[in-house]
Amino acid sequence: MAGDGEISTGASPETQTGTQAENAKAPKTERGRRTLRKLLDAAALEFGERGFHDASIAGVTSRAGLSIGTFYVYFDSKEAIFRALVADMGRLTRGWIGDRIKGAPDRLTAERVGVTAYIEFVREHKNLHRIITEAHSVAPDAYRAYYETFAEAYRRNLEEAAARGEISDGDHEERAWALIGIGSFLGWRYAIWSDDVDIAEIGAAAGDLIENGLAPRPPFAPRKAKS
Amino acid sequence: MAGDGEISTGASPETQTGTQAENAKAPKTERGRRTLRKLLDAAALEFGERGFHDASIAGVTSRAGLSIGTFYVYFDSKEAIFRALVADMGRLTRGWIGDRIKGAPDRLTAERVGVTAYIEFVREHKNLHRIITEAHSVAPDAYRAYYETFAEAYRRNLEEAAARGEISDGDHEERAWALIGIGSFLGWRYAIWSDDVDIAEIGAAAGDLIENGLAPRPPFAPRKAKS
DNA sequence: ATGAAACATGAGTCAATGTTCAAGTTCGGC
DNA sequence: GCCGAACTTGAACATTGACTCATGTTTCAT
Repeated sequence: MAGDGEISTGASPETQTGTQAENAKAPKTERGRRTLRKLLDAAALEFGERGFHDASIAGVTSRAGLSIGTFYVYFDSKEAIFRALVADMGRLTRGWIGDRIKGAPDRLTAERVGVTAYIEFVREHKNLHRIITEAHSVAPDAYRAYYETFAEAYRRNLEEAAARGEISDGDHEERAWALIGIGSFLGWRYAIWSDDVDIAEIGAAAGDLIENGLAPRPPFAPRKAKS
Repeated sequence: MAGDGEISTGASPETQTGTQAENAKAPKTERGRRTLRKLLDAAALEFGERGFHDASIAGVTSRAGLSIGTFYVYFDSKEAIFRALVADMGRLTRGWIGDRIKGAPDRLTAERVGVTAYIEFVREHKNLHRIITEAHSVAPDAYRAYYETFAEAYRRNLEEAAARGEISDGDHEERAWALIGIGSFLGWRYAIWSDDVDIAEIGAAAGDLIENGLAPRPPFAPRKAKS
């Protein structure tokens, strides 16, 4: 799980509150921008704690210290803010992981660091992972966009790494999805359902699986080609 | 993705409609059992097509050719039937995959076959995969139970395989979750979002990743220990 | 045959909440 | 300091759909 590096997904400078296009009603003043941010932050809490279905607009606005009416100045519907939230969180996730793997000397290291960073991220943003997962059924297109952005960057990175000989050849798109799947499920298991297992251990085990697979290790042959 | 073999999960002979405990109101006559099955089948369609939120009890009962009142003879709530459905589908999935990997000579083969079988399964039961995923937020405990049953069997199989020297040593529980994650995400990507990629290809690529990881292949050294 | 338990019915109840709107308040450029 | 645009308000509306219940029908053990 380490899709990035310098992902910017073809998008222009992302504002603090997100790209204009995703919510029809962009604020025009500083005050408006602050309000929008308050709504998104409140929504992250509300949706994260209660889930899309049980969450209410009233819950969001009261957390934000605003009135219900204000909500509809910024978003067309409950679903709209949910979508915006997913996109907002995509930026957050990419930023976090990108930062941590920036210094990795090669892809295999990046993968090790990446899984660890991802679990760590989920532990510190449990709600985020919950929300993204829920987007699966609430806003499938937003969910897809979230992971496709990820997968695409991942694929590119794998391809480049393969070209440099750091990893073996293969179908990199598929590998990207498989690796994302690993991260996502380990996130649930070891960050949300229980978070007492040592992160480094998880990272090491996952990193090893990603690097070497399950095949028995020839006790004699060296594991790497060059070095 | 190939958790089973002869999974029976410590449970006693499972009836066609499921273990008694999971829905408080077990039918006592043959007629009742048929009705219950009709409801579950109808619910699979309704929830699968419309999602938990948009699905309605009326939708379920009308698909089943029954009245709303009947529904509440068998289930206490919308959520209750959803849970029952998840459990019901767990049995189905385990059966399917177990059947396909039964003949595998060793674990690595089982893994290859397993991923392929899983994608195939999802392609033929798209609704099922959707429902399970939605259970993530609608009935987290049922969701967990579903995957924990899976992971537990998986872990056991991996451990036994390691003891036989078919795979390398390592943390098998974690590996189990990682492998499940691979299957789940590949299922979404290559069975639901698009299902035109050749299954054998996916299975081969995933199998290779699972077997050998990403590490570059020494062009000289043999890949397997014994043979 | 028969009665009681199991099963089936579906119009009506009811609470929840997403959304609207007409009226007020604040802000920022001139 | 002024004025229009931007923003805020929250009571009221409208819809929706889960769930109840009093009544009717079928089944089956005796």
